[in-house]
Order: sequence, then C-alpha cells, then structure tokens
Amino acid sequence: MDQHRVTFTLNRLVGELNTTADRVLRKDFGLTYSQFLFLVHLDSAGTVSSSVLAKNMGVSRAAVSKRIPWFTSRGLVRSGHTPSDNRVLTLSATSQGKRLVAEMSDHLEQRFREKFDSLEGVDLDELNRTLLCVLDHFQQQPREAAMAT
Amino acid sequence: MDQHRVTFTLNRLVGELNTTADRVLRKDFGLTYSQFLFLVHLDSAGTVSSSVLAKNMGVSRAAVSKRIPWFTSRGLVRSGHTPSDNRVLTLSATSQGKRLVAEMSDHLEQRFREKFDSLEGVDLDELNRTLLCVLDHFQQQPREAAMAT
DNA sequence: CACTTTCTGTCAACTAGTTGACAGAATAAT
DNA sequence: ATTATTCTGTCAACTAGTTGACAGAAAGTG
Repeated sequence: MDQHRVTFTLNRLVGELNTTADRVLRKDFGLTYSQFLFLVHLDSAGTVSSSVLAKNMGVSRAAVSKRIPWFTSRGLVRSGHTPSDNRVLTLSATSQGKRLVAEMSDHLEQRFREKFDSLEGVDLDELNRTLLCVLDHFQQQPREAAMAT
Repeated sequence: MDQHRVTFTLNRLVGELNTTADRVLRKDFGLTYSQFLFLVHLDSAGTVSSSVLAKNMGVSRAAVSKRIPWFTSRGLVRSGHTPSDNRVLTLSATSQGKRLVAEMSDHLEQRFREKFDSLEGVDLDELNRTLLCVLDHFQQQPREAAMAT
C-alpha cells in the first residue's frame, strides 16, 4: 500500500477537480458537470448514434437513452431517426446547445487558468503528456485476453 | 477546451485504473474496489466513529451507515457503541478484515508493479509528488468563502 | 437547573448509473 | 428466400450514492 498510492492521489485530485467544476457550473449555468460532459462529447462528435455516444462517454447505452429527453426538452440536443437505418437514433447538439457548451468551456477554462497561473514549478502541459503516456502504456496491456486464443 | 484537457486526461486515467483494480479484486477476492477502499480506510484509521470514517472517505454519513451490515455480517468489521458517548458507533476492522485488506493490497500492488516496471521515461514517485503539489495548490484556494466575513 | 445548540446515526425519497432481457431492423449465411 | 446473427434503443429491476428530516445524546449557556 505504498507504491500504488499514486492511484489514491489521482483519485483525490480528480474528485476535487470535478467537485469544483460541478459547483461552478451549477452556480453560473444551472447545469451539472456531467451534463456539461454530455454536451461536450456530443458537440465534439458532431452527429452520432446513441450507442456511439455511449461508447465515447464510457457509459452504457441505457444511461444515454434515459438522459436524452432532458436535453431535447430544453432545446439543447436534437434527436431523430435516419432514413438509412431505422434503428439508430441520431443525436446532435442544437445551435443553442453548441453556444452553451462553448460558454461553459470558456468559463471553466478561465477559472482553471486563474487558479493555476500562480502555480510555479509544475508544467501542466508536461503533466498532461506524462499522464497520456501512462494511460497509453496502461491500456495496451490486455495481453492475457488477446493471447488466450 | 484546450487547457483544461488535463482534467479530461486525469478522468480517463483514473477511470481506467479503477476499472482494472475492480476487475482484479472481483475476480481474485470477490470484493469490489469500493469495498476494498472501505476496508483500507477503516484499517488505516484504526478505530473510528461512523461519521469520521465518512469524512475520511469523502462520502455522506448515510452512505457509510448503509454499508456497515454488509461488512459486519461477513466478519470483516466490528461495530459497537462506546460507553463514553452513546451516540457514536465505533467501527474497526476485525483481524480477518485486516488480513484480507493486506492480501488485497499486496495483490494489487504486485499487479501494478508488473504493469509499470516496463514503463521507461516516467518516474511514478515524481509523478505522485507533482500531483500532490497540484492538489495542495488547488485546495488552498477557497478564499472567496474564507474572506466573505 | 432549564434551555438551546450541536452532533450522532438512521430513515425515506430521490438520482444516475448498472445489467439483463426484449422487440424490431439490418445484415450475413445457406 | 428463409434463417440466423448482430446491432439498435428501451424497459424493468437493481445498486450505491445523494439530500433533508428526524430523535436522541452530549455539551454549552443563561
């Protein structure tokens, strides 16, 4: 319980970051952090099916399915069936949704900068690179499954 | 949505780490990662009240309260009222609980090492220090609340 | 002492996820 | 062409957390 304490630190940090982001967004936009994330994913994906969005978000199809009405009823997301494949429900952010998510992103980024401008000795870009490296290394390891043929 | 992408990376990484830890612990011990965390906190705290444990874990008192029977019924946790204060419910890990959490920690750490021995170019201890520094800087910032007197 | 406040654990009602089952549409196989 | 498989979104039932209310015990205050 000493070496993998990095994982504890990571958990504490993201907990703190997400809680703070949530508080800010609730106060200034009336939306949850997880609602923000939904819009971010949808916005960056353009037009996607419900199940692709679920996969992108790392969440079950059912979870996405249940949240859709909340967003459509507020005019933030548009949903409809494509003629090409009657199964899939096509989702995209409305212009209002895109505008909102842009505002929220800007706001959050500004807050974030304010906090970390004064942080000397840590290069956040380098930190990000390191984390991506760790993540990459960690993900390309399911050999047990791949080799079990 | 460019600068605070560090936060996205962080979220992805801890998601991956926790999911993996959960899978390992379920398979080899039949316990959840969050059950493991419960025991870790309790073990490292020694003997604590329910509400202190809740605070340590960053979770509500009700959440802890509801989970206790699961652990006591399996003989992993002991709970009882102290004579000094009849309100508080005193919790501690049984010797069986301690043994289990030690085994789980060892197992997890071993798996963790296996994965990251081969990772060159990243010093995990240094990463941990950096993260702690960021966390520290981030936490000592609630000036708005503190100054509003 | 009487009182108010604070703190404890628990309850009910809610939220946002999960899994497993399902029907229907698209695709693959024979 | 039929049959089988796969993929879609949704439903029901469950899980693990939340908040807000509560009663009872402890501590503070007049």
